[in-house]
Amino acid sequence: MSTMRFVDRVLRRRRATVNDVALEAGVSRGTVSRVLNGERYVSSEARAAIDAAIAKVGYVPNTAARNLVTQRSGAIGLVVHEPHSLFVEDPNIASILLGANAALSEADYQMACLIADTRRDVDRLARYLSGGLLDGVIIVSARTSDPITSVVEKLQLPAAFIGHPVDISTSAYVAIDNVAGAREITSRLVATGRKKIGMIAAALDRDSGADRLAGFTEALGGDVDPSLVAGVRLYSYSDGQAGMRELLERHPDIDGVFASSDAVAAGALDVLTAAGRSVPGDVGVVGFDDSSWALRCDPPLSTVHQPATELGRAAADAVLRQLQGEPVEPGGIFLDTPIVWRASA
Amino acid sequence: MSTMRFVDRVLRRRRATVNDVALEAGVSRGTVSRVLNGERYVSSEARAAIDAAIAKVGYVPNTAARNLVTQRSGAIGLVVHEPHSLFVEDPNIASILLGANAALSEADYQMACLIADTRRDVDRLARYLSGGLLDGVIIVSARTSDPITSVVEKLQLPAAFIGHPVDISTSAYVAIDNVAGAREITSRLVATGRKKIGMIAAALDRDSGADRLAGFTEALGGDVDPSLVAGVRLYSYSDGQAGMRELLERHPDIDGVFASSDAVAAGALDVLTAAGRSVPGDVGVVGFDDSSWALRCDPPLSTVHQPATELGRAAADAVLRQLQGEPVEPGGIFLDTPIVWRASA
DNA sequence: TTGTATGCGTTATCAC
DNA sequence: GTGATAACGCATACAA
Repeated sequence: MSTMRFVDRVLRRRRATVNDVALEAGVSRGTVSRVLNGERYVSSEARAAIDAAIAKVGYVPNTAARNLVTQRSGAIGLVVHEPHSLFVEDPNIASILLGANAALSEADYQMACLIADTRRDVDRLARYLSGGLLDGVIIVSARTSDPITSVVEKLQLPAAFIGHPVDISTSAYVAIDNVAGAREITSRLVATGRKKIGMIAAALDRDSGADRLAGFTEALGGDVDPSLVAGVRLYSYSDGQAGMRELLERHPDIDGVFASSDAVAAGALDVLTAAGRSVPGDVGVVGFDDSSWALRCDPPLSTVHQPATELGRAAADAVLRQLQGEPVEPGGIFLDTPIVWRASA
Repeated sequence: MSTMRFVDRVLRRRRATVNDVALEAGVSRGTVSRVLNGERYVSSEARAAIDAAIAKVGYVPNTAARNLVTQRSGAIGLVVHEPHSLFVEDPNIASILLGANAALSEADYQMACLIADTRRDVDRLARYLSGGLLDGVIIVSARTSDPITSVVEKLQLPAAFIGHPVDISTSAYVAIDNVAGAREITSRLVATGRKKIGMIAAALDRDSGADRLAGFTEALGGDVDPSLVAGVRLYSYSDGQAGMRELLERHPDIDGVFASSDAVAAGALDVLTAAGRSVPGDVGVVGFDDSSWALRCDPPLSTVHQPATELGRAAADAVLRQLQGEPVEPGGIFLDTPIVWRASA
């Protein structure tokens, strides 16, 4: 503390306070505060003197102090609990971020994007969230039994989760129906006459991954040959390659593939063409997300559109509504996932 | 305010304070505070009683209040002043963010990523920055005469800019030498025997864009035919396509192209092959950034490596050093930009 | 219309 | 070791 004071006083000039302004303008702190908050009942002389004084002493309000008394900060956090690198790779996260920022920005809230990966990050972030520096929080990818989730629920911080982690009870969430999306696109693949359809199922440890597998299974009438499902860890290009190699080795005559994300599908596509299979001639491939990967593929991918931007926006709206005192929608908010049919199947 | 109190008291339970803990444990606030901050000189009985009380009343510290007295928040902002969409598209920004977050996370600071686009965003952000909620700030892409820049300089907020906006004087910055990078890669293109070399020069309104053009010009001995330079607005794929079409129309016999970013080069490449030119057979193409675009191209791009992650890390380190009381490095910090020679030239 | 007094939740400086 | 008490910078109910 004394160090900080020293720095404050000597290296930088001390920040002017309301008191300094009041002294300079020859009025009381209360009057200055009223001017600052744009209240009526201030004489024009007082206002003029105060404006001049503010400019002279270079006053700028201290939000931390204001927070303490108003109990609000004007900022809403967007928490991304993912391996750091995913933040760069996953186009969904970026779109969610954009949608949330648009909505918050319109409501004149400052969005602060917070990312956490390691245990230490998570603990620090949980501390930060509990600090009262944020009026609310949007949580992009919570895990089960996540310290972040428990802090949010314990503090009853106005929040909206994206996706539906199993252990939230009181908080709002917005999600897509992964089961339905996967079911529909798989059905369309079946409808094109494919007989031997496999799936590259990534991220089975997440609800999204597990749900997409469930949808695939449903579309195929409930029972699928397990050897037609290649489980991989991440929604990534390279895991898509690995999964496709596995499938191709087990079933050289495979003629349809549902990849649980577009990145996975892109990897599968490249492995297929490298193996001499034509797409969609020999094998039909479909993905999930409708991310930039889908259009970058050759042929462009048929896929399930994930409304990432709208998810962000809806989550932001949900938090804003809670801030207005409205109750949380029980059961969550679900967004549509239309099928986008292109050339890969 | 009264609304907030109401919400606090009724809808949610009131947050327990140090006082509540002190009452519950039968000690004074001072002692509680000492326990909280891990100081010695606390009897083990007191400590035990306090720990129990904390658990019982569900105490969680209020950072806003702590900030007020300690004058620090443990958070550092990362400001991105760009069109929102660029945040998704520009791989450099994401890498910078990752590098910065890694360094800050190691130092146990919470990074808060703040993005601004519109005038209103910028004003709100400037207000936020001046609020004392952040101990320091990394600024990814400042403009000239940017309210954000002026707030930072006025408040003498510990800061590090990435790149070197013209109107910063007291703040630290980390940058790459765009002139040198462009000069070197152009020289290598010349050395491969290309005779008619053009440039697609994006973002000439930024120092980076202008510097890359300057480097190109230097490598060509100072005078270049202006018709061999196609100026475009953004470092984007589509602007790269447009620039290449322009160049090809003016000089059908062009045999070398320096694109001022990899995304631009990717656009150029596709236009060239669509026009029946082989790369690198007929035309050699080089880019700038060494982003994921470079490897995605066919053939893979020869380019200038931009150490984006390291830029973020260096900027974070610069801010952290200032927080330790060290003075700002005059003249900035420059990072190397090695050439990565692949197959496109 | 304005000034005064009090409180927001913490940490820090003292005496004890 | 511990407990008062004074900051921190601001907003606001109330008195004037």
